[in-house]
Amino acid sequence: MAISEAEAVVMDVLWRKAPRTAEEILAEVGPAQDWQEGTVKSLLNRLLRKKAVHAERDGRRYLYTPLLTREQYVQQESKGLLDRLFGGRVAPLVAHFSEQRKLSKKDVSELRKLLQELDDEQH
Amino acid sequence: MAISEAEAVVMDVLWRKAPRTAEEILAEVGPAQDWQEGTVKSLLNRLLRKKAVHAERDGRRYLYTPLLTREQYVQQESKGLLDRLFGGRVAPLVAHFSEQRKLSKKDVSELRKLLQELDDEQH
DNA sequence: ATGTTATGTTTACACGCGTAAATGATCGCG
DNA sequence: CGCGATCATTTACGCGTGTAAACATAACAT
Repeated sequence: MAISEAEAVVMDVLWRKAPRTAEEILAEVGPAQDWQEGTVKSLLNRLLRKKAVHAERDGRRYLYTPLLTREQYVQQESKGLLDRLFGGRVAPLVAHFSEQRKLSKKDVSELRKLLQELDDEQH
Repeated sequence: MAISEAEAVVMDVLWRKAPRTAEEILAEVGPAQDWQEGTVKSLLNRLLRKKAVHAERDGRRYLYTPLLTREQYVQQESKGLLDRLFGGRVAPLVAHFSEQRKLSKKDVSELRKLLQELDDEQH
């Protein structure tokens, strides 16, 4: 089952640093998200059920660690979008952003470098 | 309110050709999706409520036309993903697919061409 | 004018999500 | 040992979604 958006926010905290307690997660995410403690606990439990995080008892509390990696998550999400909207091909996606003037100078130079590197690898 | 995935399937049919009747939509989408007539009708009604399509009476039936354009939809969806996962920047997204070996030869050559064109425009 | 057919509209229902209150378990202190 | 504090688990609730059955309505044929 898929990770929801709110759940992903919690994962994000764990991806930055793990393991963490529920309290730490709340501290990091509460202000921005304006969530109560119960909300974070629920999200953690759903993530446990989905096997996206692991909980290890540490005295009276639990330490949460991500099982699903950020790579895996990003992979799923972006492949889904790519397939649904761009026939699974990357170039049309970039073209889309290009038309939308969403390519910064930095993007362009990085893309250039990336293509260069692919060239080099290509022996 | 956002267009859901099932709703987007209906939109897709209309983007390919419009206006269309509910029956035509069902004919096009039913086999692949294995949907009943009622399902398509419901989706159309929700799209109406969301002002994503317009319905015009034509005798005993309605002709449905998209109001939301494919461009707009693609725009929303892909910007969302870009912001959530790649800090709103395109290059990291492409880098991601590159690492994942998801760049076909065709992608690479098209990207090269794209960058070339951007260069040319650049006066 | 009426029944049958073709359409559209309403209602339904289970499930996931966002959010949180209520409840339960556990630890430390007195 | 019993109480309060601290966590975690369970339960709840409204909302959107996916799916569809039930119901209403309008058009056509007889």
